[in-house]
Amino acid sequence: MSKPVIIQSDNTILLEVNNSDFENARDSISPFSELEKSPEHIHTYRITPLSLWNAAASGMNYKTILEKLKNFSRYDIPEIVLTTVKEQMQRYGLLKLIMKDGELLLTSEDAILLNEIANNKKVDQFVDQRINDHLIRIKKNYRGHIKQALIKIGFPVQDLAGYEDGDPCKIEMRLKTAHERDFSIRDYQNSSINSFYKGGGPEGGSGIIVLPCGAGKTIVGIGIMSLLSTETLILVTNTIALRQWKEELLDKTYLTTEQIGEFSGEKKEIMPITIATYNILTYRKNKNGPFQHFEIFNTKNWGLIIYDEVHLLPAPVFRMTSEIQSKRRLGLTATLIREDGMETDVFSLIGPKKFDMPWKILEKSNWIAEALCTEIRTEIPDEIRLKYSLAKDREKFRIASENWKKIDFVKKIMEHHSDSNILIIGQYISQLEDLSKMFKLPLITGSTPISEREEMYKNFREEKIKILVVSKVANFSIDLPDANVAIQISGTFGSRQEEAQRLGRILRPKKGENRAYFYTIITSNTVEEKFAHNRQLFLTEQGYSYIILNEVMFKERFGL
DNA sequence: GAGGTGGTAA
DNA sequence: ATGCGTACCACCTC
Repeated sequence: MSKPVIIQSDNTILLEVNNSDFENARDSISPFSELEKSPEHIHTYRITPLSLWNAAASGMNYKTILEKLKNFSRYDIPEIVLTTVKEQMQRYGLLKLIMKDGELLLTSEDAILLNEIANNKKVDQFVDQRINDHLIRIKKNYRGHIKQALIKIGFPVQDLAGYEDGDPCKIEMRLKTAHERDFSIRDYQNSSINSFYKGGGPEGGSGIIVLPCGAGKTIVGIGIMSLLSTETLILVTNTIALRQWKEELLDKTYLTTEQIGEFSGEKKEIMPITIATYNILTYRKNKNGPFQHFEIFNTKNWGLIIYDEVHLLPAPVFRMTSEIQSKRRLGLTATLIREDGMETDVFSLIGPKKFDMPWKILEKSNWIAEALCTEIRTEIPDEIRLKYSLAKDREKFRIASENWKKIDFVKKIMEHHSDSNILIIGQYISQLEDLSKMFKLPLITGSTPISEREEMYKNFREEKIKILVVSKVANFSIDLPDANVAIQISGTFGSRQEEAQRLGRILRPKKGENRAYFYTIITSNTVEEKFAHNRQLFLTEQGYSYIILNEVMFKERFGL
C-alpha cells in the first residue's frame, strides 16, 4: 500500500484514513501540526508557525520533523515546506532575553536580524538603548510586552531572564493519604514536573503542561509547588475548582487549612497558598474603572503562579500577566486551543508548551478511561422544518439544537445504560429545564448556588444521584470520578475545547471495566452538523473516532 | 437584578 | 485575506 501522507506547498498535510499506516502517521505529524478538517477519507493538517514553535519548545528539532515527514510522505516534500519548517524551527531561540546587572537585554548572534527587529515599529517602542550589534537594552517592566510584540512579528523570543524567588513556604508531598493509600506520582507526571522545573534555572520556570482531563494535572501542579517550596498563587475558573484544589492540597501535602487561603466571591483570604478565581481578578465596579482585586498580585511575594485551565485566560489576566514576568508561571490545560487565536499570547506571556501527552497513549496504559464516542443524527420534524427554513442563521442553530426529537434518544440512552452514572450536558438553559422536569432529574446551571452544587456533586459521587443534568458550568474542573456516560444534547457553535472538556468529564479511570461512553446528539441536514464536526476536530486529532448512527441504525444497535 | 466578562460567528 | 466591532447566550460578583 502506498504511503498515507501527501504534503502540499501551502503547508497542508493530507492524511489518508483508510491506510494501514494511518495511526502511526497521525501520531507522528500531530505534535507539530494542527488538524483542520476531518471528513471520512482524507484528514487535513496544517503546519503553522505556532505549531512549529510549540514543537521546538518541547524539544523537537528540524531533523526529527523531517524524518517523520519523509517516513510517511507519498511524494517528494515540496521545497517551500522544508524551508518554512526549517526557518520557523530555527527562529525559536534565535532571539534571547537575558538579565544582566539588573538590566533586561535582548540578544542574538545574528546582528543583521537584531538590527532589523529593533527597527520594527511594534518593537522599537520598547527599546531603551542599543548597546552593540548583539545587545539591545529593553525598557524596564516591558518584559511581557516585548515578548508579545516579538511573537506578533513572527520571532518568538526565548526568555532566559530568570525569575525572582518568592518567600519560602515548605510544601511537602504526602505519599500516604487519607483517601488514596500509597498514592504515588506516575511516570508521565514526574516527566512533566521535571520538564517544567529543569533544575530551577532560567530555562525552568515558565511554561505550559498539556495533559488530558482525568490525568492528574492537579498532582503535577502540586509536584511543582513542592519542588519550589514557595508561596504560591493558584488561579482557577470557578469556586468549585477552587475547593477541589484546596482538598487536593490538604490530602496530598502536609499543608494545613490555616496555610491555604480562598479568594472568591464568598471569601477574601490571602495566605501563603492562595487560590483565587479568574472572575474575581477581572471584577471592576464599572467598565473603565480599576480592577478591584488587583492587589492580590502584590500583597505577597509569590514565587509561583499557577494558571489552571490556562487556555481560557480572560483578557485582563493576560494584561496582568504581562506585568509579572519575573514570577515563575505554570499553565495547566487539556486543550491548548482557542477559536480566537489568542494562543500566541498564552505562548508568549505564560510560556511555551513544555510537556504534552497524547490522550490515546494514556488510554492504552489505562491511566484514563477508554472512551467510545457516538454521534447520533436525528431528523428535523416537519413542524419545525418550516420555522427552520425561514429563520436567520443564528436562530437556525438554536432551533436545530433544541429539536425536541433529541429527547427520545436521551431517554433510550438512559434506559440502555440503566446502571450507569450519567451526565446530560447542554447549551440552552430552557432545553435543560424541560429535560429536567420531564424526567425529574436534578439540574445544575449558573444560577445554582455553590452550596447546592457541591451537595449535588457529592450525592453524584456517592451514587445517591445517578443522572445529573448540567449546563456549561460543568465544562471545567469538576471532578466526578464515577460518571461513565455523557450525553451532549447541544453545544457552543464550533468550540473544539468545549467538546474535549466535556469528554474529559468521563475520562477519570473507572473501577472494573475502564470504559466510558460519550454521546452527542445532533439534527441532521442543519447547520448543527457543520458546527458539530468542527467541535470534534480536537478529539479526532487525539485519535478518537465517532461512530455515526442515524435513527434506523440507532434503533438496531440499541435493540429498540 | 444589575452590570460586567468570556467564547463564538458572520 | 484579515481585522474589528456587534450580537447572542450563559456565567460570576456585588
